Parts: sequence; structure tokens; C-alpha cells
Amino acid sequence: MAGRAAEPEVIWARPERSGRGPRPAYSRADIAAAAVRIADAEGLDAVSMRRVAAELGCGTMSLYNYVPRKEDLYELMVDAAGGEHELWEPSGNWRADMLRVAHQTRDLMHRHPWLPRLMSPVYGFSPNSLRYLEHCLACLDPMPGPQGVKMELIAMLNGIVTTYVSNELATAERTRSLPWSQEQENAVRIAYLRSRLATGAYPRMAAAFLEDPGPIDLEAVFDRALTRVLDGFDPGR
Amino acid sequence: MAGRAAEPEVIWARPERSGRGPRPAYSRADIAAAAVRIADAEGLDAVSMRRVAAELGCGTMSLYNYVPRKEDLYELMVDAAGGEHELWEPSGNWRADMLRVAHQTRDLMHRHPWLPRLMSPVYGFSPNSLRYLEHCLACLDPMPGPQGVKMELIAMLNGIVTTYVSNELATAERTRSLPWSQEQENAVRIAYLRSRLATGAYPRMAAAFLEDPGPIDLEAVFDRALTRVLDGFDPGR
DNA sequence: CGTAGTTACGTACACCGTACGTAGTGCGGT
DNA sequence: ACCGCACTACGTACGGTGTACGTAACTACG
Repeated sequence: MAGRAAEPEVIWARPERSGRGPRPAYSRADIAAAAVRIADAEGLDAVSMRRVAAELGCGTMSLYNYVPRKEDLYELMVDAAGGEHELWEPSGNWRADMLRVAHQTRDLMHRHPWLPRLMSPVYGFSPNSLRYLEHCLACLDPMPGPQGVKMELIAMLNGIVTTYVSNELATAERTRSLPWSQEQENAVRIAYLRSRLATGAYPRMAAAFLEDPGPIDLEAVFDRALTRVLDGFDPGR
Repeated sequence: MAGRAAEPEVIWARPERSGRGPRPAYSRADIAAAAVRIADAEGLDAVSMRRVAAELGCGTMSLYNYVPRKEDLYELMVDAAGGEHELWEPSGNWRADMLRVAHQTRDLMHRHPWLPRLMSPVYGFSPNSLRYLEHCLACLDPMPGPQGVKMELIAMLNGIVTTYVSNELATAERTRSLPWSQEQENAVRIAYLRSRLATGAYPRMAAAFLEDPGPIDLEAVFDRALTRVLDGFDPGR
């Protein structure tokens, strides 16, 4: 009998420890930390139930006492990473505060390159995500307009940052398990692109690539993107 | 001997048919269509090499003659979907044209809900992606400024659309293989969220959720987001 | 104190991507 | 014309995955 009910479940809704039975040997934080350690060191694809269990030093199936599905393990990881967001007293300048938030998120994703791949609206309800959201809304207190618009702004900024960092990291995460380097992969792809552009079928793209941009400052591109989004939301501008 | 070189490879760089040996039984288009059919009907996770081979009616390992790695199969799928973009003669109004592009991309992703998950800058060099990019640049001819900025605009819009549709589809793709419905999953998550908000720890979030937005028009939210981005890029505004 | 609910974990299953070997096929060069 | 080789086709097998299920030990509650 018993056998877990075939119903959706939010991992945060069940208590970490529930009276009966032996003390659990590990906390959710332990598990999240182990998974994050593996993902940081060996890439997201190295995070398997077996691998995490081994890292913890327990049997594979014991993990399922803590984490009913692998998805929930991912959710723990995202929450743990979100916990690294440092929050501050809002400055009163919502644009400056949101810029700071965005930069912090970007730094976070550089520290944990697997994060963008796990960024899903479905994981938005973890404790640290809620704290983060509330903090953003607090920073936006000085901004006029309904809360709904502020939520849209936050969603948009998060989306931009995630997309942007994904592009920055590009093949980095992906090539980790492959037998060749990221440079080799990029070189091959760029060589192919050049050969395509040389056909003359894509004159505007060719022009874009030949245009000398001077030294590319990734940070500047990022800031420009953020500023544009903020401009679009700023009623005073 | 031989054994494929352990070097990166762009699938588009190798000819579909190369003289020697028996005629290949399938074209890349056949294979892409089969994979797309499966993904549309059963979700992206149902797309396995075995499954696609079965759909085509050939042995599993025969597929590897056409597609050296599974990643390349994904690349074929993205390209095939991109082929559904209909291109038009630019109107002269770049804002209107870009809005049209964005709406088309959204429709495309609704038809193929697996697309957002496969949207990676790495796949940006397929024939149809290049055509699409060139078309966007053509639409942006009337826009002043260097090509680099136009590329940034296109990247940003694509990012927004992908993020936005991902949110729209949210759990849809994900729950397809699960034993419960999307409605059940949503209900459980929302119930949990309400319980969290009821603690009073997140007053601004609670306010945002209690705020009556009237009927939510997803289309309007989408358009608003696009307009904001375009505003941020429009020197004349 | 029993007993019910937990923890722990080994085994097993279905499925995955794909390395490798073999057999058949038809074009290219001589 | 014909040989040889590059190519197609595909069966088998390996090491991995998530996880269902069964069993044994343990502990807090009625």
C-alpha cells in the first residue's frame, strides 16, 4: 500500500523533519550544497542522483527521502544559489538599485554557470526567491505605478540578465564534457560562418561582422541593455 | 581504422550527400520533420535517437550517418522550425516590422512549445537562422545607427520573446510526461504561494497578488514589453 | 509498549546516447 | 571493365540515467 500519492508536490511545502523515525542524516542545505559543489566543479550534467548521493556519502535511493524527484533537487540548487544574493536597504533611487540587482545576478551566474539553464519561472517560489522578489519590490517603492508593472519590470530584467549571461557563457557549459576545447569549437563555428557570409547571400550580416567595433566591452554592452530596459519603464524619462 | 576525428563539427558544413556509396534513404528535412513531429505530439523529452529512427523506419544507429551527435538533431529541429518564418518586403517602418517579427516568433513557439528550450545562440548559424537574421537586418535598414546596435536589438527582442513564451508555456511542456495535469500542478503551487504570502513576511508581493488587475490580456502584456524595448532603442523617441 | 511512519539502501527495470564491428552497395580512378 | 574504397545500414553492447519497489532498522507518539 502507501506508495507516494501521484500528486504534484511543492518541496518547500513539506517539513524538513517530521517527528517520527530516525533523525535525517542530512539537511536540505547539505544536499543543495553538495549538488552545487558538483555542478560548479564538473558542470550541470554531472549532477545525477547517484553522484550527489556519493558526494554526500549515502546510498543513491536514500536521497529520495529528501528529494522526491530530480526536479526538486534542481529547485534546491536554485534556491541555494539565490541565497547568495545579498540584500540591502533600498537607496531611494530605484533605477540605481535595479542596476545593482542585475549586476549581482550576473555575478551570481558567473559563479554558477549552470544557473541560467535552471532559471525557470516554476522555481520562483522557493524561500530565497521570495525574499529576492520582495527585496526588488522594496527597491521599487519609489517608482510610481501599480505593483503589476513593477513585477513586469522585475521579470523583464531577470529575463534579460539570464539571456545575456547565457550568451556570454555560450558554449562554456556545453563543451565541458566534450573532448575538445571551447576555443576549438568557436573557431570551427566562426570559420563556417565566414564561409557562409562569403557567399554574398547575407550582405547586411556580412557588413555587421566586418564593421570594426573597436574593443568589445562586455560590461558596457550589458549596461547598455539594462539602461534601455529601464528607460522603457521609466515614466519620468 | 579511421573512427571519426575527435573534432568539433558544424553539421551544416558537411554536404548532405557525398558521391560515393548508396543513396542516403532520407534527407535532413525528412529527419528534422520526423523529430519535430514527435516533439510536437509527445514533447521534447520523447525525442530520442531510437524514437526518431523508429519514426523514420530505420535502425537506430543508421541515424548517426546523418547526425553525428544528438545536439545536431536539435540543431536540425531548430532550423526546420525557423523555416516556418515567413519573410516579407520591409515596410519602411522598422518598429512595425520588428513587432511583426516578434509576433511571428511567438506564434511559432506556440506551435512548437519545445522551441524555447532549444533556443541557444549556438544554433544561430543554421541556414534558416541566417535568412531570418538577414531579414531582420533588412527591416532595420531605415533605423539609423551602426549594425552592431541593430544586432543588439535583434538579440534583445529574441531574448524577450523566448523568455516571455517560456513563461506563458511554463509548466505545459514539463508536465506532459507527468501523471498529473498542468491545472493540478498550478493549483498546488498557487496554494503554496498563498500560504507563504499569508505569513505576512512578503507584504509587497502580497499586495501585488491582491491587486485586482482586471482581466489579464496576455497579448497586451506581450505588446507592452516589446514596445518598451523598442522605445529603449528608438533614438527618435 | 506496541505500532505506525521514517530513514536507509540494495536490487532491478526501462531507457538513454553512442562506440564499435560487420555486411552490403555503388561511384571514382585506373 | 573492374578494383577498391567510401559510404550506407544496422545489430550488439557498454556505461550511464531516473526511479519503482521491497526490506530492514529505528524512533516518537498513542
